[in-house]
Amino acid sequence: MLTEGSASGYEIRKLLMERFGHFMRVSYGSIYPALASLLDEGLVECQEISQHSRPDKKTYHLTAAGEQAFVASLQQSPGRHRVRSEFLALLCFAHYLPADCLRRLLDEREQEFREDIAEADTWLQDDGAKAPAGMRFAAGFGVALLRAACNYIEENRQTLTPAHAD
Amino acid sequence: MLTEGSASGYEIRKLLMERFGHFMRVSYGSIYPALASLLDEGLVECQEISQHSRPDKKTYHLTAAGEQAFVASLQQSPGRHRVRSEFLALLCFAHYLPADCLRRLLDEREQEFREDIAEADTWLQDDGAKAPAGMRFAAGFGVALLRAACNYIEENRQTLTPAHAD
DNA sequence: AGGTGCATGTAAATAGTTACATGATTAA
DNA sequence: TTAATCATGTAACTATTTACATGCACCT
Repeated sequence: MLTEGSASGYEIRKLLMERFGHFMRVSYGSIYPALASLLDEGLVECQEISQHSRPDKKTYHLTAAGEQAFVASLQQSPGRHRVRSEFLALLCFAHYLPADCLRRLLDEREQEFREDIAEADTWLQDDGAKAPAGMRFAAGFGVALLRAACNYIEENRQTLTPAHAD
Repeated sequence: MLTEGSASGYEIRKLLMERFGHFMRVSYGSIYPALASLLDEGLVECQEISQHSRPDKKTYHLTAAGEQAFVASLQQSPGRHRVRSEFLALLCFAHYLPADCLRRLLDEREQEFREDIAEADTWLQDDGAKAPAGMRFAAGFGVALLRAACNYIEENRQTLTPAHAD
């Protein structure tokens, strides 16, 4: 997050959840300790800003060494992509679930997917225009998968809840 | 895994990786301790089978209480579906990566996806025919997303590596 | 009056992996 | 002969979340 400018721990989380939320999540419990250790290693520097009636805001920015380390770590990363889905695990045992429970599960998931699509589409049209190509690619990738998921659910849900009463 | 019959820790992992591998992973380091605690709670029972020139094989099966607990936990699960992708994170910073590195990243991922598709398709045609509808649904869901991912990569890779030399 | 956003951080708990330890059998 | 498969398990480590602790400002 710091490659695009300086930010506080709080802002880092906000940015990360907004842009990368659908494929990457972090909590404050990992951000603050991470910033502290990056500071120790000299990969970031910190400016404290006093604020009226709030805790001091600590704005972090990358050092030259920090940016180098970041680029190096990018190249080393295996770039894994993994899905962890209790949703699909649950569906594997659909025959153990009552029909209404199953229907709710599918509806909730589809709705969530559609919300994520809407959010990503909004970003692509607004901020996305100025963002690097890679960011648009990643957002578009997410949207493509989410759409495929929604289509699949709509086209195949009758195989799970066949001939249900209206 | 035990809902379909008894199995050893080793077999449980094998089954799980084969059928659920694309959305759920486990290592022996979590299976064996889990089986031990399920045994303590009376949710599974165990039969030891002596084997020539191998460690004894311990075959576990669900008790009635175990099956009840399983069904109850299914209904309580929020059924989350989450993606964790270093691949997409990396692509967000594509402008920091040399072109060949980027191309390799995309190729590797696409190839992996295609292998997963082939594997799931094979399962759907062979064992899938006899499996419960939910299992087929989950496998089909995985395939649909993987296909969408491959299509997206093919259709959009030129936005990341434009006009590259052959 | 109550919820959300801003803002920092720690401690405990939970989850999960990796490496180790052991070793025979079987297929390429 | 090399690797994979079968087979169990523990210990150390890494990662990550959740809950706690604190508290003002702003909007409805």
